[in-house]
Amino acid sequence: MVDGVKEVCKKKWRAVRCCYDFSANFFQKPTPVQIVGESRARELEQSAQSARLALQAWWANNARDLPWRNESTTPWGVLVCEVMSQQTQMSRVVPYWNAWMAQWPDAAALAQADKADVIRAWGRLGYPRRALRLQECAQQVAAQYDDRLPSDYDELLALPGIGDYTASAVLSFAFGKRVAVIDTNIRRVLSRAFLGIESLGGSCTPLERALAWVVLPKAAGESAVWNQAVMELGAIVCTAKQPLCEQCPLRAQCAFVKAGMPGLGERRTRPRQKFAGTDRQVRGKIMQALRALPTGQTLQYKDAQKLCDDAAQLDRCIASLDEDGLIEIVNGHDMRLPA
DNA sequence: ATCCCGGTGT
DNA sequence: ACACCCGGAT
Repeated sequence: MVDGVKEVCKKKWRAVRCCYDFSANFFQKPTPVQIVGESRARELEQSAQSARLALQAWWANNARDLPWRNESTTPWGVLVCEVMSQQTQMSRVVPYWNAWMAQWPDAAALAQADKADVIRAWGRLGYPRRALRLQECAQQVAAQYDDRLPSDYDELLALPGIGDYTASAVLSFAFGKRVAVIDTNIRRVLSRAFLGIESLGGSCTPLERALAWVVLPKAAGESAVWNQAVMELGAIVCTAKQPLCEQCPLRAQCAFVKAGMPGLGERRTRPRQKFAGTDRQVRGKIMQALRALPTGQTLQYKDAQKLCDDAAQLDRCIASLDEDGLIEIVNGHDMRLPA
């Protein structure tokens, strides 16, 4: 089996393992209702129904006015937005998304773009590998799907840079399918509102995933608004440390409030790497210097040395950027953005 | 479990 | 300083 196929199979296996809804019959995994428990599931569905009404009204009045929340946004535009939003605040994404979609309105356009232009347009959004994967994704969509983003979970998941969250978000927001979108915000809100406990972070637990499916509105059209609204509530009101419960449309029924908010803000935060002095910082400096250069011009190694005191670290970072395809090595040790 | 990035809020 | 941000790949 060639590596490419192996990768897709691994991703697919992870996908079905995560989505009990899809795999329950074949793999005999427990359904969300079974995980939550039959009677508990009925209670949650009832509770979710009243929450949905309150949330819809809140959403209508409080949703942020973001450019991709527009009838004319294509599925591809939704995907670009979701990829840019991975680990990046929405407010910072807005100008980048506007410029990006103006320059490359569809997958076919991005597929043909110069790598250097793609990296430059990604600017300071962070995690520049996301930009390369988005272009690889565009190339596959253009070549394999006639420039139309597939509306199938497994096919989306097989594309570069698309994981469970992004695949689900595209299905829900772009195609209106009934899919539970699960990110840190939604996990926090649902866990608080319906279970009365904090979502502790780390990887998504089976219970959290089951909960998201159980409280998801049955009607597909309502499920998309639900996903958006729960996420928005988590971003604006039901924040991690200082939730604005006075403004919350769910405060009357919130299990977390009823329980006295035990362990508010407690979060076994996934051990994130520090930034100062790490390879990440050095890589960022190198990319920043390269983006500032005119197209095709090289960054001299001696100039790169000014960016990092540790010679071994500098070499390591240059090598890793080369491995990632973010830079090209010229004349042995000088650098430039890839063609 | 670890790495990747940069801006913002506290 | 520190956690957080609509995660993904390894």
